[in-house]
Amino acid sequence: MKNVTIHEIAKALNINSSTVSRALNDSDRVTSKTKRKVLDKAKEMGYQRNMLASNLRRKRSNTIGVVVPRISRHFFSSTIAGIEETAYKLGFNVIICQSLEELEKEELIIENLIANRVDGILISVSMGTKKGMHLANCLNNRIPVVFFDRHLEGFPDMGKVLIDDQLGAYRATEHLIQKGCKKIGHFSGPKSLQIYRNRLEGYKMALKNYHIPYDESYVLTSKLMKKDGLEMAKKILEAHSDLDGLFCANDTAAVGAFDYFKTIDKRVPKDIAIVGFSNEPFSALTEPSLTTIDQSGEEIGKAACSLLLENIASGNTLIANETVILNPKLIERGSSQR
Amino acid sequence: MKNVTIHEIAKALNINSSTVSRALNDSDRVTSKTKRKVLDKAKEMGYQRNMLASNLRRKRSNTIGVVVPRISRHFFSSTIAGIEETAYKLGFNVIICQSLEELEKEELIIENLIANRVDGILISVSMGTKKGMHLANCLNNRIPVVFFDRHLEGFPDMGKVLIDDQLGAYRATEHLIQKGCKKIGHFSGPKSLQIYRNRLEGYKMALKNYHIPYDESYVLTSKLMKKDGLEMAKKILEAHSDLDGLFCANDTAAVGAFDYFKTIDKRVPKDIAIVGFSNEPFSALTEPSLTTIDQSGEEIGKAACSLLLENIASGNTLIANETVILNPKLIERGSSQR
DNA sequence: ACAATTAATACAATCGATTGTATTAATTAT
DNA sequence: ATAATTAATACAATCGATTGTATTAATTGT
Repeated sequence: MKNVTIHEIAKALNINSSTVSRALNDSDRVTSKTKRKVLDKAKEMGYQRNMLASNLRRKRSNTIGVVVPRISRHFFSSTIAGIEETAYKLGFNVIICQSLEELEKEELIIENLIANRVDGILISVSMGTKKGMHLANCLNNRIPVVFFDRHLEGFPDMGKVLIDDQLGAYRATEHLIQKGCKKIGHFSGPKSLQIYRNRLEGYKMALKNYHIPYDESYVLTSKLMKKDGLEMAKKILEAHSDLDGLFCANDTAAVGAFDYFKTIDKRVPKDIAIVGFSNEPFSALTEPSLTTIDQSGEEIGKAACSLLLENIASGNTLIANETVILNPKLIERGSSQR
Repeated sequence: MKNVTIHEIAKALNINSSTVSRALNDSDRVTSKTKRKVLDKAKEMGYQRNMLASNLRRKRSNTIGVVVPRISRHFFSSTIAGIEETAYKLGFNVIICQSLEELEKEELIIENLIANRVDGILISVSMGTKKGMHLANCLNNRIPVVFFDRHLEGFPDMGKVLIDDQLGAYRATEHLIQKGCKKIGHFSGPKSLQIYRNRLEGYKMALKNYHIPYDESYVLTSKLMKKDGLEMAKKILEAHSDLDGLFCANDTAAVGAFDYFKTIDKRVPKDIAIVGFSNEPFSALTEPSLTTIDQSGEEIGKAACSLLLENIASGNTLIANETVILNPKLIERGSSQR
C-alpha cells in the first residue's frame, strides 16, 4: 500500500496533477465540480498532503523555531504556550529547542533551524551569549529574528519583546509605600544580570519620587535562592529593626524571608509587608499569599510571536527594528495588606 | 545573492553535484581530497544544507511531534524538556503542540503532524479523548506513536510510558506508617480520573499490608485545589481528632491542609505528618518543606522519547507494543519527619 | 605492457507538490 | 455560423538533495 500523491489522484480521475493540486488548494482556476470530484477521491484514497514537498517547492516551511535556555522553567514554558497558541492560529508549527544556557549548543541549534528553513526564529539567549554571529547569520539567510525577555545589544534589525523590569520594580515599591511602609528593604540579584540592575533602579526611583531617602544598607544582594532570602532577612533585621517593607527581586527569596520572619515572630504583612517578583505559581500558595509582579510569560510569547509573524507575512520587508515593551502588572495578595 | 546549493558548489569546483552531496555526507565513495575541497568551498560560499529537499528525498523529516494538553503545566514542560534533550542527542527536531484538552484540536494537530511527515509522535491525550481514530490513522501512515502519562486503552501497537501511581501512593502511605503514624487520612481527587483511583488503591494496599484497618471515613474527595485541602483538613479533624498522618493525592491540597493546621496550632510534622504527590516545584519551598512523590516528568519524557526513537531506528518493525512503567520516588522532606 | 579489477566520479531519475505557460473547451459577440 | 474571448485543464519545469547505475580513472596482477 503505497503513499497516495496528487499524481495517483490525477490518474484515478484521468486528469492532470496540476489540476488536482489547484483543486486541493481551492484555486479559482478549477471548476467547483472538479474540486468536488478531487476532494472526494482524495478522501476516498486516504490522501495526506506531503508538506515536505510543498515546503520545498514554495521555499517556506510554515514553521518557526523557538530557542529558550530551559523549557521546564515556568516563565519559559509560559512563553512557549503563548507562542504555540499564536502560531497555531496562523497555521505555523513550532520547533522548540533549549540551549541549556550553553552558547555552543545555541549555535548548533540556530544552524539546524536555518538548515530546516524555518520561516523565523524567536529566541531568549543563553546567559553565555555575548556576541551574536550565529544570529546575524539568520538575517543573511533572510530569516527574521525576534528576541524575547533576554536580548542582545547591537542588533537593530531584530525585533525585541521585553518587559519593563524597572517599571515593575517601581510599582512594587510604590505599592509598599502606599501601604504605609517607611523603611523598605530590597533583596537584589547578581549585578551581572541586567534585570536585577533594572529592578534596583525601579526601587530607587520609587523611593525618590515619594521623597524617601535611599539608604544603600537597605539593599542586600545574593543569588536569590530560598536560603539566601532567609539569610538576608536575618541580616537586614539585625541592621534595621525598624524594617516595615521588603521588595524582593524574585519570589523565591521572598519565601525565604517569609520563613525567617515567622521564626522570630515578625508578622507578615502586619509588621513587615512583602512584595516579590515574577508571579511564580507558588506565590499564590504561600501563607499569606505573596503580592508580586506578574511578567506574564504568555503575553510576552504572544507578542513576540505576533511580531515575528507580521514580519514573515510582510516578506521580511520591515525586518523588525521594532521593540515592544510590555508592562508588568502588580498582583496584590495577602503579603502586603496592612 | 541567491541560495547556495550543492549544484552551485559543483559548478564552482567543476565536478558533479552528486559528488558534492556524497562529500558533504562523508560517503566513502569520495576521496578525502575531494571532500576537503568541497567542504572548504561550501564554507566559503556559505552553503546551508536544505533539509526540506533532503527530507523529501529521503522520506523522513528527522522530526518528532509532541502533543500535550498544556505546555505551561509543570509536569508537561518537564516531560518536554526530557524529550527535547533525548531527541536532540540523536539529531531530531521536536515540534510541540498543545491540545488545550480539546479533542477536536488534538485531531487537527495529528492531521498536521502526519502532513508534515513527522517520524513519530509522542502524545499525552486530552481529557476528552476517548477513542483514537486520529491516532490509528498515524499507524496507517506508518508513523509510530508512544503515549506518555495519559494513554488510551485498546491500542496494543502503540508504546506507553506510564508511572505507577499506585506504587507511588503505596510508598507515600508506607512512609507515614514507618514514621509511626497510626491514623492516616487520604485526600483523593475526582474518581473519574484513573490516577486518583490508583492512588487511593495504593493507599489502601499499604494499610492492608501493615495491618491497619481501612476506614472509609478517613478518605475525603475533592478537586484538590488549595482551598479544598483547607476545607477537607477541617472536616477530617472534626471527625477524627486523633489523625496523625495525611496522604494527599496532590501537593496543592497538601498546602491547603498545612495552612489549616497552622491556624489551629496543630504542628506539622509533630502532630500530623503529611505527604503530598507530584513534587511540584513549590513543594520544596513550603514551611516545613513537603514530603512528596516525584513523578519525574523529565524521566518520563526521556523514556518515551527513547522508546519512540528505537522504534523509528528499527524501521518501525517492532511497532512498540511495549509498555514502560516508571517507578515514582519518595522525596523525603520536613513535613513527615517525626 | 596490457588485461582485470577496483576506486572515483558523472549521469539521470526521483521524492511530491507548485506554478507559469500552452492548449483545448466553452461562451459570448457579431 | 464563425471569430473573439474567456474558462478550464494539460504540459512541463522547478524546488534541492539523494542514490542506483554507468562511465572514466587509477591501481593491481601477471
